Amino acid sequence: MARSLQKIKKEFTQGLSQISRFWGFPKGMGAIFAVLYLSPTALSLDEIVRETGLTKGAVSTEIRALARMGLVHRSSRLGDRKDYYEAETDFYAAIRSILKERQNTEFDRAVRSVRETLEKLEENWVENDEWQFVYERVQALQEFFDAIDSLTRAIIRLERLGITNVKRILSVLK
Amino acid sequence: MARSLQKIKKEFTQGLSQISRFWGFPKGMGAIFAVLYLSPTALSLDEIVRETGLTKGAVSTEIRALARMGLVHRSSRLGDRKDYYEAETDFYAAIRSILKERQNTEFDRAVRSVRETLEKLEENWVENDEWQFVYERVQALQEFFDAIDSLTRAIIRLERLGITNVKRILSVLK
DNA sequence: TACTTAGTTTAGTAAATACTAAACGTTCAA
DNA sequence: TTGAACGTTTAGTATTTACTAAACTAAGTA
Repeated sequence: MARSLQKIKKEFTQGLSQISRFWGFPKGMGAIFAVLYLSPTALSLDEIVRETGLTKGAVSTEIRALARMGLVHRSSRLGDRKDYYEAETDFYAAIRSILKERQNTEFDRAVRSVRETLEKLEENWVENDEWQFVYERVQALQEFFDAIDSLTRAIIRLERLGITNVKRILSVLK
Repeated sequence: MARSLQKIKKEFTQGLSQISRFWGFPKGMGAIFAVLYLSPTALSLDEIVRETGLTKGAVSTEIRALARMGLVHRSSRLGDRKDYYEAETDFYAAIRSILKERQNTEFDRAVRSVRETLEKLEENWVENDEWQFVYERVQALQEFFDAIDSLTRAIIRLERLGITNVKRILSVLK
């Protein structure tokens, strides 16, 4: 007899939860996304609560994070106070918006601190070997971060990342 | 009067700790790397303990993880039982080995679970709209993961990623 | 107006993770 | 063969993070 769709869905959801955790997001987030991703219709918050087994509070906060990252979209219907959510299906678009979101957070702050180190070294310059050595190392790291930064910016700038662009990158890397 | 190098180093170390945490690694890891990265000479475990303020146990386990990722290198000297560690300075090489390392861990397992979902759907095929819908969605995700996978594999295959290749990618993305 | 139904916030708990302290196993040296 | 110097492992603690339960706010309805 055919394995029930319900069961397969559940297994898929668990897989996405794992992936979510792997990327440093709560596993509940992965579960919420999975449920929405496999649903042909947009779901209300309570429906998501039912499907995932999480509480309203958790779903409420985590779905907001998902929306901020552009992985789900919220919509409302006329004459219905409920909000409805559906999954973004264009993953390339999602990557771009995740990058965008991350760009302006802790990461940027931390990277800036490396640049500040470099500036401090310049301002308080002392002519000796160790100072020179440290300066060169910090500078090299700075250059690396700058490269990563221009890469992410370039990706964000694209209207679509898409499989086509991935293929183009692949051909260059050959 | 010039700000002391010691203090600048400490600030830099804190910055890297933050970055480390951002990428989902323990902040101690970032600190250890920072200390090694700013040291002109290879350091022993106890020296790292002294510089970071962590305990021997923590440094021991975390530096092993760093070595596995190719971010630090361990070496030993003749007639000296201590191990010495130094930072990898080629970040592109480091990225490659981090990708390599990650490739064979939880992530791969999780991604495989998506493929398994797809197979289960095929094996137990039932002709109805929802089944069809779910199948298409899971398939789309699978294709996306495959694209990401070939990207990382391509990067791993390169002898050097380097700034040159980054620039080539950038030019394609224009 | 009070009552429902929705989503959010908050205070507290559970679970996961990073870390410490100390015991342990090895290796070398006296 | 005992002891010291290293690095590792382990058991327990502290910190962080994810989540629950329940109070709360807002908006529509009777």
